[in-house]
Amino acid sequence: MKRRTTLKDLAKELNLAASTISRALDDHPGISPETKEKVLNKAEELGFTRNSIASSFRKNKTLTIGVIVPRIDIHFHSLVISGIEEFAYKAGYNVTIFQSRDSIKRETKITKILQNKMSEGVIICLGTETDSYEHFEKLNRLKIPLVFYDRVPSDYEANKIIINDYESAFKATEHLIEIGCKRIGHIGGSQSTGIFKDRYEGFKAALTKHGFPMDKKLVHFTRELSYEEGALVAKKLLNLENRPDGIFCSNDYTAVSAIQVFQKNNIKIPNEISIVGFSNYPISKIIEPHLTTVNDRAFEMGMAAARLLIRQIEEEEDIIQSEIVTIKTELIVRESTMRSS
Amino acid sequence: MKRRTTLKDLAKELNLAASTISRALDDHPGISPETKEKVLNKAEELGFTRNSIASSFRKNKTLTIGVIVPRIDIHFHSLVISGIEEFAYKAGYNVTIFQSRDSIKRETKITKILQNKMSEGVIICLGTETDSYEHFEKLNRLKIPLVFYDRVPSDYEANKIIINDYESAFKATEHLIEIGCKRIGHIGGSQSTGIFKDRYEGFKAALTKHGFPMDKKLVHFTRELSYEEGALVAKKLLNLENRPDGIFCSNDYTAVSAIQVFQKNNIKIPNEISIVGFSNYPISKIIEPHLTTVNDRAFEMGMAAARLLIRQIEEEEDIIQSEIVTIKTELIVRESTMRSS
DNA sequence: ACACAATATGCAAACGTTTGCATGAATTTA
DNA sequence: TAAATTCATGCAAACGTTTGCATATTGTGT
Repeated sequence: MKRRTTLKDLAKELNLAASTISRALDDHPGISPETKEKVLNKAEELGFTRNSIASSFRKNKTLTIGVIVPRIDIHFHSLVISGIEEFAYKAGYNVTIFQSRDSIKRETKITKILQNKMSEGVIICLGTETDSYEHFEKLNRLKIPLVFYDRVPSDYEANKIIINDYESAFKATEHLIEIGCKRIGHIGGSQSTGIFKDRYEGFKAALTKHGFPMDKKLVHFTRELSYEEGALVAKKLLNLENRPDGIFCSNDYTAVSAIQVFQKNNIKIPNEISIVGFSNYPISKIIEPHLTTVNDRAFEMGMAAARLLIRQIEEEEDIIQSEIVTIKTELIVRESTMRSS
Repeated sequence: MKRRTTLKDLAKELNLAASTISRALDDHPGISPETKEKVLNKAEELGFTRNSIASSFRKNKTLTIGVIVPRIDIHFHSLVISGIEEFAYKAGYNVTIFQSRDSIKRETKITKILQNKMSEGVIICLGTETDSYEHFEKLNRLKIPLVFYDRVPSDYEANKIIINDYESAFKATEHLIEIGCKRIGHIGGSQSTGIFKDRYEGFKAALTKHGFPMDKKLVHFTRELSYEEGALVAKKLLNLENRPDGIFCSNDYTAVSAIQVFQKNNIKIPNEISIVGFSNYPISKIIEPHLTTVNDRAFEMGMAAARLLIRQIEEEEDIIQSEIVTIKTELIVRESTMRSS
């Protein structure tokens, strides 16, 4: 069992001090070009690579950030992680991921793992069960910067990357009004989750602004905005004596589900009922008719989260107490709201 | 600027040796229950957590595995990663992810990063550009175990987690034959990628076994099996004087695309043309008619990859030179091949 | 009461790298 | 040519934890 070659081995081989080797590899100005050359060659020859754990230990810097998401296989999160990795990679940081699987117990345990100085900062999207933030307080006290995204703690000051759900929903609803919808319904998510509440509020505000009455019969909240729940709600809306002619859905799955239910009942989309979704999932441009939806720019959220976090990690004096970045959304208009007049 | 509390701080507070503290926290049998109690309490009081970098350094164990995927936001990979994380988490390992973005240059640079003793093992899905494996050889020489999944090096001995693409395609095609298809076409992927070649071979073998002639006009290879390419190929098949009555597609995107093209041209699915996809993407159970497809069990692949890797990391004597695990696939029959007779 | 075993704790080195300071050689300046 | 400056390298401590071995204390059997 041979030991890995170390700085000292290299030093011995070259009759130099370990410190010289270290500096040579760092391209330190105080080392002569010839020595650097020699060191580099020998390192190549012996297949030497720095032990980055020893380095991290000595420098007290790991160049690693932690990411906690409910689930990696949800497309939105995989896009965010992709953005985080992209920015982090270019900034020389590694990304360690954890899934809370929406369990506050597991989320708490993960924060414990992350306390151990392993990550220099943490990016989090809260799980559905999470209603207190003590476990993050601990990280705060250890001066480990945190950035929340998407599902952020509402009543807790922190770094956050968000979109304006209220405004996005408002615009989406207004779009339905502009194309001539008169009775507009809503398929919403759990109102205990901030973002879904905001979307509902934005929906309501748009109706109010344009003098539309609020018909409670047209509004349904689901537990988790699943494809199946979407179908159930759509059927209810369909069977109303006075059914809607436009629906704003809080995500794309329920929107797609609704489209299919209506189509099966020979209701023409968009002319009889127009549909708007939320998130710009891949399926939104596959379903026929293509779905009008809000692009929430998940990749960019990830980039922004990593940028903010790394800035805070590297900041010399921490003057900034917290920062909230709002990413622009965009309504992508597709066939599901393109009425032929 | 206060220093983090260390083992030594704790030791001083309690008038114990650092070694005692360390062992107490490890629940070492040689330490009395009372001392353990005291240590635990004090640790809690001072908010002490071990510096895991120092620990990793000393023990020469990082409990971290690296994962290289082409892109995280591809659903298949996000599922695999989810499986990897799930297994690793339960085994006490952390997962650090990297995207090669199908660039061999970036892939190589990532392997350099992973050489530094940071990860104890690496799980990889090769990028499309990758045609040589020297950059992995380096990791091999450093005794860092590797596990490849999905896109694995064909002419290179290594640990691999795969599915039997040949057999899966064979069965999928046979299914089309069994339901009565007489002219069966294929929408395939790049034949320079092993898995897509295998699927094509399996397709051919099924035809041969059942005495069907190979009609080259019914077989089309795409560059990246995209939704858009699927539509192009489907149109070509549609316009043949003698069009197919069944199609085996090497992924679900092209299958869905084909379904839509045929439907727009008033061809009934499954009765006039039956379609089978590959991968069991979420969209396969949303598209109407629901798509018959091969479940490749991506999550389980991830679990298996992590299991194999961690076993190799922890193995005392390394007797096993390499290991190939084949995960079972399953044909999920849905409406797109359920013909009414 | 003695040797001996068992139990609990301490000592000190080690892991590989980095870094402030010291040292010596070579070069420039007065 | 002596002093000052620059340049290149070396020395040694430090980072926080772990671990083999040593030591001290208590308990057991004869």
